[in-house]
This record gives sequence, structure tokens and C-alpha cells, in this order.
Amino acid sequence: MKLKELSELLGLSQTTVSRALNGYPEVSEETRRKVMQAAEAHSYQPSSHARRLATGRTHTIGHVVPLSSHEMINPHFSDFIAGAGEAYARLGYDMLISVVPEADQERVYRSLASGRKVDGVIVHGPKAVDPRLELLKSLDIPFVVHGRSDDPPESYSWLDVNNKRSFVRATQFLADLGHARIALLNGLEDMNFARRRRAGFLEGLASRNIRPDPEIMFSDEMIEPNGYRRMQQMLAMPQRPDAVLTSSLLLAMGVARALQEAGLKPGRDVSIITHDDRFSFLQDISAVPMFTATRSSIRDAGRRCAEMIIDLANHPGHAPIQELWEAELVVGASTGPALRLANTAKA
Amino acid sequence: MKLKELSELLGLSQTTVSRALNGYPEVSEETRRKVMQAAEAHSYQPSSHARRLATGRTHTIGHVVPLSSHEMINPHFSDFIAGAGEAYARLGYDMLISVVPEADQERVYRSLASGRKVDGVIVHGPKAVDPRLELLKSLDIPFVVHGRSDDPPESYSWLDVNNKRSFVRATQFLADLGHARIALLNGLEDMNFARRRRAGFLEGLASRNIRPDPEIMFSDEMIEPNGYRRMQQMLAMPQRPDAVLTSSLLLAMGVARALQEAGLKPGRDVSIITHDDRFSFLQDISAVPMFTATRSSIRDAGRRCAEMIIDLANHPGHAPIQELWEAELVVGASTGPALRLANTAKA
DNA sequence: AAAGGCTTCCAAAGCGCTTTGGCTTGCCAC
DNA sequence: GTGGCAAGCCAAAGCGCTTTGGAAGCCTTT
Repeated sequence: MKLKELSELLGLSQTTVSRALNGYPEVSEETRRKVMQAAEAHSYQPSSHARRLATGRTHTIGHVVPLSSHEMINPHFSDFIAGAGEAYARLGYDMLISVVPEADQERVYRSLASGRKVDGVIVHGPKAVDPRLELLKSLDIPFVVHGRSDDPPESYSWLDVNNKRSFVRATQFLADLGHARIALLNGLEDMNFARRRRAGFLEGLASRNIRPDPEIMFSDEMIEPNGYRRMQQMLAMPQRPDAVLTSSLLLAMGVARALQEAGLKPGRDVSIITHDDRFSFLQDISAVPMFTATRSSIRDAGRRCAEMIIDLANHPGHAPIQELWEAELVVGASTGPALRLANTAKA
Repeated sequence: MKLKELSELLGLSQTTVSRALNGYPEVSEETRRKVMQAAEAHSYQPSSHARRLATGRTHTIGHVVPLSSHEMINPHFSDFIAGAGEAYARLGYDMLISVVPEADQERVYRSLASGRKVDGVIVHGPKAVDPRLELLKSLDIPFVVHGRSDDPPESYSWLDVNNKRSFVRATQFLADLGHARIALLNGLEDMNFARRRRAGFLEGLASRNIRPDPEIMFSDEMIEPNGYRRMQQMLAMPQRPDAVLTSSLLLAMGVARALQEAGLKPGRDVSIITHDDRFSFLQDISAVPMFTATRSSIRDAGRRCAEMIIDLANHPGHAPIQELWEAELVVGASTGPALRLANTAKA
């Protein structure tokens, strides 16, 4: 069923039918009702391509998802997309996803922009210094960054967690429990969020007069095996850490596994605190969470980013939107006071 | 830069320029070369919408990703999409993703079909009996199922792992190590794959003359906390299992965590074998894999499904394609012979 | 009664491509 | 010298919508 057929069926012009369906005022309520009914009855759906060609609007948002250097897809991705997808469904938008190796990104952005395939894009995984932002500004296409780069924050739209403050708090929390030898298992530090977390960690240590030890500060892809490997490595050190701060629940799980394999108990022998993106596949269903964590739902972030980009796409010339979310500190079973015995024995 | 401008610039008609760019033969090589050069120089890219309107082909594949009953997004998703995305990028296709609650699926499929937004769709997470297949057949839109339903297998296109055989082998492997009390932690058994695995498990037990015990057969969402919870539950039983077969690495990790917390060692005290979809965020980087597993890369599956659907979209009337992949049995550290001591003591 | 202003509708011109049908031109065979 | 054929090109007609610029009809005002 196409517009022409529908209009002939109704004995009206295409113009009137189109207007009636799209809610224009210059149509009598009487006619509009008839048109709506007929459209419903014949389950008329306008061809999206024809409409796009005529209006120039695509009602589609692009997500360019970079593969990491190891060709890995970020596990954050699925929950973020789930949240964004929910917003798109609600607001009548489509989601176009390109999964591309780092190197191909520029090409893809250019193609999205020049082919006018999308009304806006979401930028995933911003680097500390990220050339994509300049590129997108120059392509003159609305975009929202999930995270931040080092560009002037007011010059573009973004939604980010206050990574620095989270890690300051987490570090202080550990220090205040009496831990003095605190390890950091961070994400790859070419990522902006990882830099901010590192800065927070260092600031937290400094505020409690603890000297950082580069020997127990790591920067890896945030997957479980890396948590395991790094903790094993640290357990073999002459002086092992008494607390670990990790950037992801997956790393924390790896750490816990290494500890348990060594007969050590998280929260008693070694404290673990982690950032928790609330992955749905790791959702904590127990009364006391397994890990003490700074929590912030990445799914909510996806939802909000989607709303933001749609807003921007609908209002060209709109000023950039920024949102900084505070993570919630949730105390779980993986942290506890430093072992006094060991400390006094040493003293 | 639009076609009209480019053609005027070259002093050629739009027809000729279009033909030159799209590789039609009725253009001299000389002209084609000139056209190509000019297009390159002015980075001309045809408007996808105009092209779609004119040709009716969208060069887009739709993925309708259902949220589980708990609104959860399947962690399989991201790796599958990564694989598919790679194929799409290679073959010049776009990927349109809708994340929708179970109940909204039909509406979305209808809208994709009637709006002619995609050339074909991938069906995710087929149920044992899945009405979506009939719907798609009736909508007359090419589709490929990742997995199978109970529909006659030759009536549609699918790519599946031989779940039944995998679980027969895994069960026999455990039995042959001397384990007699084997638990099953399966996925939700309204899913087709879970039914087949259960059938394989039962067949494996039967082939070794072991009677199944419903008390230690579970069907849950395949997330880590469920593995943990179920294993804890089983450890509290008067006669705990001496081996566990799980449907996902996430479940297996939960099981291992419960064991270690109870002071038991996987592979010594209790054997674990799992199906492993090779999630990139759990990729095993150690020499001896942590878990004995039946392995099959879900990312490869995504890649192949994408190729299949494009094939079907390009050749209307093509006979359905089916592929059944065999999983690879990889022996890791989580399995070992049943404890003879305990056995003889009992005898 | 003429002028002006609403309301409600419509014909036709795009949007930027592809594709149909046809028109030249040059070459060869007869 | 004419007919036939291929090679190479083009004008124009879509594809299915939206939107511009009226126009018709009716009511109110002067």
C-alpha cells in the first residue's frame, strides 16, 4: 500500500493524506479521522526511503563501535546498546551500527556523513586525545560522546561518569580501612576514562599521604584473565598489596579468582574495590554485593546518550549538552579492615 | 556533491556517470576512468536514500535482538555482532539493530518488512517453538536464524552448533573419567538450544547407564551469579555432584567461585565442563585453558550468518541454507578423574 | 455588491538516484 | 551507396514521499 493508492481510495489528494497523517493543521478533523482509519485498516506504512529522500531526515542514529587493538569488542557495548535501543524504540528512531577496526573509523564517519545515512552519531570509547571529535565537528554532524576527551568540555556534547572523583573516593575508602599498599588495575591508559581514574587514584593516595608504587599499577584490557594474571603476578612479589582497586568488574573477578586459588579471601586477606558498570550478565543478585564498588549503570548511560543525540538532531544549532554523573559507592563483601595482626607484627 | 553536479562537471549525462560508477559495460574504458577519477577527486558519494528509492535495495540487514524476560540483553550479543559487523563492513552492508522486549518483536518485524527498511533479517535466540519463523515466511522477507527452532529444518535458513552432540560428548567425557553424579546447569529451556543440550545430556548419561537426577538439573538465565547460586545449593545437598556440565562459561565461572569459596578445587574435587562461546571478554590466554569445554566461536557464527543473509538477499528464490557446526572439545584444568578414594571407601 | 480573509483542499515540483528506450556515430558487408 | 550492427552516449521517466504555491468555497466586513 502506497500513498497514491491510499489517496485514490479515499478520493483525496496525496497532499491531504500526507498532511493528515503527519499532523498538519490545514486538514479538517473529519478528514483526518477518515484518513487515519483508512491508513490503519490497510496498515499503510510510508516508505522510509522516500520520506528520507524528501525530507532529508533519516530518523536514524549511527554508532561507530571501534574494535580494540586486539580486535576485541568491548563488553560494555551490549548493555549500552540495550539502553540506547530502548530510547530509540520509544522515540521512533533506528540504530545503525558499524563495528570497525580502529584504523577504519575515519572512513566510516565520513561515509555516514556524506551519505547522509544518519541524523547523528554516538562516539564510543574516546581516547585521551581523540581526533574523531575534530573530524565530526568539521563534518558538521551532530554527535554525543560517551565519555570525554581532552578537548575543551564545553565545545561538544558528552555524558560521562565522574571517573576521577569515583577513584578518589574508592582510594580513600581503602586507605581509611587501614590499607597502605594499594594496587591499581586500570584499563588501557590511552583511553580518557582510564587517565582520569589514574589521576583520581593518585590524588586519593596523596590525600592520605601514601606514596604510589608504579610496580603495582597496571594498565590492561579490562577482561577477566588480565585481572587473574596481574594478581598472580603481585602475589609473587616480596611485598604483596593488601588492597586492589580495579577499573572493571571483570578485572575484579579475575583478581578474586587468583586470590582464592592462593587460599586468600577477598575482603579479609586482600580488599578489592572496583568500578561497576552494572553489566546485566554480572548483575549481583545477592543481598550483600560480592564486590565493594563505585557503581554507575552503563545501560542508563546508553539510554540518556540516545535521548541527547535525538534532541540535538531535532534542534540544529542547539548548544552542546554535557552531563557528568556521580557514581554510587556501594559497600560489599570484598573490603575489610587491614589486618592489624600483620601490621603490628611488622611494627 | 551530487550526481548532477558531477555529470555537468564532466560534460556527460547523469546516465553515463551513473553507469560508469556502477560498472555497467556500455561505457568506454576511457570515460569510465575519467569518471572514476573525478568522483574520487570530489569524494562523490551517492545518496543512499535516493539509491534505495530507485533500486528498492537497501543494502541493510536488520537484527532484532530480544530482551529476555528479565529485560536482560544476552552477553552473546556483542561478540555475534562484532563478527557480523565485520562481514557487513567487508561486503558494503549496513546493520540495523532493534533491541526490543519479547512482546514487541512481531510489530518490529512487520515494520521492518512493510517499511522496506532492510533486505533481510537475522533472528536471534530462537525458542523451541518459535512463531517468528512463520511470521517472517509470511512477510516474505529473507531471514537467517542463529540457532534452530522445531520447524522442519529444511524449510528455512539457519546456522547452528550441534548442541546435542556436544553435550553427549561432554557428558560421556565426564562419565568416562569415572563421574557418576553429574549436574546440569542449562540455559532457559524454552530456548531451542537448551532443549537440545538437555537431550544430549540425557543421551550421554543413558549411554553410560547413569540415571539422571532431576534434583541436580537446572535451567536458568546464563549469568555468573546463577552458576554460583546453583552450586552453593548443590553443595548443601547430602550427596553433592562430583561433576557439573554447564551451558555457558559465565555459569561455569559462578560454579568455580562457589567451589573455591567452599575450599574445593575444580578439576580435583569437582569436575566442570562447559560450553564455551569464546566471548572475547573471557578469552582464555593461559597455556592450559581454565575450563574443559566444548568450544564454538559465536563471533565466527555472526560472521557466517551475515554472509548467508547477504547471499539470500542477493539471490531471491535461493534455496534455504543450513549449516551445522561441530563444537571442538578442549580439555582444560577443570576436569579430572573421579576421586578413587571416595569411591572405594563407599564400595 | 465588492473586497478581504479563513478553511480546506489540490496539482505539480522537487528530493537524488537508476533505468528504460532511443539516438548517434562509425564500421563492415553486400 | 545502402543496410545492419555494435559501441557509446543521452533525455526523460520513474521510485514514493513532502512541500510549495495556489485555488475554490464560504463567511465576514465595508
